[in-house]
Amino acid sequence: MTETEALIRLLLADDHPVVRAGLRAVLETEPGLTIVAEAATAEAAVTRAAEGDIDVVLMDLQFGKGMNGAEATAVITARPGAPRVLIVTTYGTDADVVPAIEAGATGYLLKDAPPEDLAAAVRTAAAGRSTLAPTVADRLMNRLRAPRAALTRRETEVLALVAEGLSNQAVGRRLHLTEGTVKSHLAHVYAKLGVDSRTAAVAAATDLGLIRR
Amino acid sequence: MTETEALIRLLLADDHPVVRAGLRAVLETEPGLTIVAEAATAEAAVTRAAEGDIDVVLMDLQFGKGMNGAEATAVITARPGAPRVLIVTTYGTDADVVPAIEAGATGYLLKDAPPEDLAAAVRTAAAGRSTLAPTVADRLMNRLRAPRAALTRRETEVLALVAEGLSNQAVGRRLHLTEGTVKSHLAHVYAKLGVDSRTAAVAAATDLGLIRR
DNA sequence: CCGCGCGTCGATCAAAAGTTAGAGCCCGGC
DNA sequence: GCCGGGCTCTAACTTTTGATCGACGCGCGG
Repeated sequence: MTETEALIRLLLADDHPVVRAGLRAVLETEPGLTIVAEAATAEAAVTRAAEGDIDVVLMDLQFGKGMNGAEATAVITARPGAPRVLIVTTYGTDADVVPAIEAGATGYLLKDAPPEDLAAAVRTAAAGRSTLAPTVADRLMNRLRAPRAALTRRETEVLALVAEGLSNQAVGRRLHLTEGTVKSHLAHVYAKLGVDSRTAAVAAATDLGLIRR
Repeated sequence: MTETEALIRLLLADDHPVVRAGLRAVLETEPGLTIVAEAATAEAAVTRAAEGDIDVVLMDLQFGKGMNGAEATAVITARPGAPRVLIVTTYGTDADVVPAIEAGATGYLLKDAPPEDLAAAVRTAAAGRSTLAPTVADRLMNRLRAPRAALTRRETEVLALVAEGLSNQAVGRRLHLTEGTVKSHLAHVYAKLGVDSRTAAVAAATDLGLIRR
């Protein structure tokens, strides 16, 4: 009772009941941690986190419906005195990690982390320091070494349609562009990605997380 | 004590500690169910399931390393007096469901299922009857209605390389074929998938789970 | 034994994609 | 107010891809 160390109060945000139960089982036996609430949607997590009695939010990135975890993280961390947000998700792909961290997440763990790592990460997050799963850290390092071949909005739009199998002409119709313009955008994409065909561009962009699926 | 209903003995096979803890938390409070073992790898699940004291195996499909859940299911269900295998996984894509069922799984649930559905599915599986998550069932129905455009081994090989962005010539070199033969295979693929370009074929085949990533 | 699916190869022709080299417009930052 | 980046468009040219043939050997099952 004379401890200066306060209890770390947690909010679990995940749409899977099983995962929430698992996190609860793993974390509530830890000394110094207490789970004060659960949320099954990102929206619920946002409103609950605003009540001010939470120190760390464990946030999934994928929710079945509505807002995603990164968006929720951005909203939560925007207000003063906000809790720390620790991302706990299944996959650590390039495309997921960066937006989450930009949104203000304090750490990023994969769900296959052993329980002790999880608890340690929660304590680290509560103290305001960062934790990154090793595989995620690797990915980030690679990202920094080989700086993102940023595509412009238009280039991404064009490439996304190409990835669905549309021809240049079809892409042009869809975006109200001439076939020539589509070719022009694609030529820039090829140069940026270091490839020389649409299919190779789709493969490269998918690997880099620049487009989905 | 005069109950004729026996206890249903469970084995949890999942490489995520959190998920195992969650399943345990959800299921061990259920009357008539008891969890006798956990396995963090598919191999471990196979050996543990062979010991004969298990009624139902809850099996994940993706394991970080080694054998996957479908292969493990095939091995487990191959022996006489084998336990039932209930697939409990995150995603229910076309590509996952069919192999798992062919491997002898009794049911297929998604991890976002509510706890009561999970327990019900375990009891159903123990009784030897099947359970399919609604979204999974939908997929299977679609599959049956639009019968799989099965690609031959060679066609799949060619298409996989095309998906990585290789040209026909490059594919030919890689597989020791002439460019003409590659074109011939691709022409067949296009006909089967109902498309008319390599990029569209890659998109369609990815959707159907005929090729990876 | 014969047919059929598969895998292989070839050739031609037409269409799509990719290359190159421009040029004009709009907007935001210096 | 000028400059540059992003976006749009044009045009001619080359390469790749796809369509459509036809052909051969091989293995497997009726």
